[in-house]
Amino acid sequence: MPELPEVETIVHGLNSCLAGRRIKELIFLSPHLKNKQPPSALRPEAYRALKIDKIWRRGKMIVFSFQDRRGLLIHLRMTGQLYLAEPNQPLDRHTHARMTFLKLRRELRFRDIRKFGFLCCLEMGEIEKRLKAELGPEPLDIELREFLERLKQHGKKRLKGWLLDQKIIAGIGNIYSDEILFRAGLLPERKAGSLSLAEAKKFWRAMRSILKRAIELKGSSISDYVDSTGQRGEFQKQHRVYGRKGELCFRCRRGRIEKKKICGRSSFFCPVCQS
DNA sequence: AGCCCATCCTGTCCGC
DNA sequence: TGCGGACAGGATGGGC
Repeated sequence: MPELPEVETIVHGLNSCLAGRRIKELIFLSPHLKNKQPPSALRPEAYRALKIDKIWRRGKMIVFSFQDRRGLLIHLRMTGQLYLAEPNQPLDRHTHARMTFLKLRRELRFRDIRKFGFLCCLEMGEIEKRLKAELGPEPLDIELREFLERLKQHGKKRLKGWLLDQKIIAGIGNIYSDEILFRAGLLPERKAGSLSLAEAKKFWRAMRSILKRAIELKGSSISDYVDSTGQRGEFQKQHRVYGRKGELCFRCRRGRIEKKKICGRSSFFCPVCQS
């Protein structure tokens, strides 16, 4: 479900409400979360009375860091949600964990319809190790120079797959990859190594401006995405290609947006003004 | 090396 | 209205 801008929004909301708070209890509600814990995982009971230092994000991963170097590593994948609820709000069969706090009425819930996501109880050292091994640089931190290097290094990949590869750059998913490529005027099937310097610079700038704008607008609410406080994002109103199959291109006003499966994901692009 | 495909799940939507 | 199939914001692993 969520990509970098949505995860950023969720994390920001959670951090402002929960940083510095002490946990009362962390409770797993369904067996599937327990089954997803790696062998090195801590038990949920180990989090009782721990204080949350902060909640932050790396790529699409969400990290809770606690005192005593304990942590939680969370990935929402397609349908995961992390939100604050009133205790009397009903729990459905898709709610897999809840966390309660001292001196706070509301509780945190982890809900995930398709069960692709995970919430793992790990030592911080373990979490840092995994983030390092699994994720490339942040798209809003990477400098042009390194961006160019990575384009060359993975030059045989198509731009779509290049953007979606979390080891190359972390945090971009299907919606933002299409919106970035549209803004850059590049076709998703172009090879990463085929860009001129001017094209690559435009691509880098497009990535930054799309993600910054999406964060400002608190992400894209398509179907039912809401942030930790139940607020919808607004960036879906600025989508130029995603979900617009057959519609007229907003930029050239001649092409019709095409939809095609590329690198395993449906991709939207304008065949006239992307090349 | 990198693409395609199936897979992990459940819900929704579309065409008949 | 019911039913079957396609599809969904993610990621991985096998086969080619």
